[in-house]
Amino acid sequence: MSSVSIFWHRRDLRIDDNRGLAAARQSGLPVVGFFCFDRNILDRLPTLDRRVGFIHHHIERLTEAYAEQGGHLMTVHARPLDGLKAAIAALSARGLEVTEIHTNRDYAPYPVQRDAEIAAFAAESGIAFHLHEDHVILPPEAVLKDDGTPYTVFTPYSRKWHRVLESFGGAPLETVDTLSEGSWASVPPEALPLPSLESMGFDGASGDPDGWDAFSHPLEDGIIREYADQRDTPSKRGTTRMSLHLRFGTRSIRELAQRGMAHSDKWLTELIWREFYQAILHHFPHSASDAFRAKYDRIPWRQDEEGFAAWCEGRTGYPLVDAGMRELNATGFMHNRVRMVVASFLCKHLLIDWRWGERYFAEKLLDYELASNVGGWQWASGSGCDAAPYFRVFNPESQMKKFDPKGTYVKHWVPEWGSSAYAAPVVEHKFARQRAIDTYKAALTEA
DNA sequence: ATCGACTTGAC
DNA sequence: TCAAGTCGA
Repeated sequence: MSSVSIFWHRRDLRIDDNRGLAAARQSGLPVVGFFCFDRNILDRLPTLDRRVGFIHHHIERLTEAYAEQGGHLMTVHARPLDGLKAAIAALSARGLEVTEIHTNRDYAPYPVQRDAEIAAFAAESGIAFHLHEDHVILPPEAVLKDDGTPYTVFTPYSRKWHRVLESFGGAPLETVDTLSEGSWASVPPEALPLPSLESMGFDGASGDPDGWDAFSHPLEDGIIREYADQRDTPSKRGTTRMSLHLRFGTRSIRELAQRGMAHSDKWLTELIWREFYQAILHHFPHSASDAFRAKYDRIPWRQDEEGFAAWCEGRTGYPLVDAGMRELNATGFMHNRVRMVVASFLCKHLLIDWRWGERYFAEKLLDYELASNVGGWQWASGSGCDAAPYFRVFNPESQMKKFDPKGTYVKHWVPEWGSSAYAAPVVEHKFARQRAIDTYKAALTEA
């Protein structure tokens, strides 16, 4: 038996500038790649699921990339621990003993729990299990207040983020050359080959690249430079649409952060928001399901199934809200300006629990990320850290006047807007605004 | 401990 | 102008 090292891809579906993969190769053992379609997650999904299709598409490309380099990526469809054991057994059958497992760290609750289980298994099997930082520039415990506790307000967090980066001499921004050192284990391609979508119970159409067209344009420097000016215009491709790539690691955060530094402070700040929310969720895991500010869980949310259905289906009678929801339903994407508008509408105008909205976004958004999604929803509902104050109720009409004055975006998604076929408003703005403020105020000032 | 500061507004 | 409240140094 000769020793090999497994590198396990999870949400880092690329070879280039992959810190964990580089570390695995630098550790001296030959490396074999591994990916697990996690049944803990997949078993609950519908048969047509574009996120699974996106992952599958990129695993296919990753498999090819490994093969081109003379390596191999093993892929399983299993629960993670079972899948890992299967990989170890498959290698053992070929005379290869796994003595190290490397992977990139994920900071969210389920991945942390999963990795704890893997770490325990590795420890009892005499396998070294190494977690690397790859997914953010600065991990949650790197940016803390001077007293060692986490930030809950963005601006001071962001200032500290820059100072910490400086203190490392900018090293966390440096890309790594994954292939310069090390070697691949000699594993034949028939060892745990990529299963088809169908064999995993998914509709093959899930893997159609047209399904994630909203995220497929190239990232030119011009888009980053114009980001600050263009980002609030939903009818344009004024945002970079990197969210899906950051979610699954098909682009490296270091490449993007460097380009942010070079071309747009405003955009870089958005990348720092992403790290802020990852840190918040990591330090306050309860915030995934409870209001970050506990008082806000006293708000008597309306159990309005009908209003919720109208919101989901884009027939609230508020054109910008309906356009956003229809864009979401049709493409798995929604422009961020519009995300704020629809979220505010659900929580304030309809007084529906932000968790309902969070869950719906989780179901529909291709770029769904727990930390950012919960952070965004708690911001909109007022319950989060650094959130919009409760008395700030977005006016969907004014938002449209400001950000889609010609109705270009609205007309695209709501063609019947302006005709008699268009829905009447589910609730009147002035009434809903006052109801929200009164309800919030009463709940928050209760003894 | 005091005090300035606090993502994305609306009326 | 208005609208609380609390975070962080």
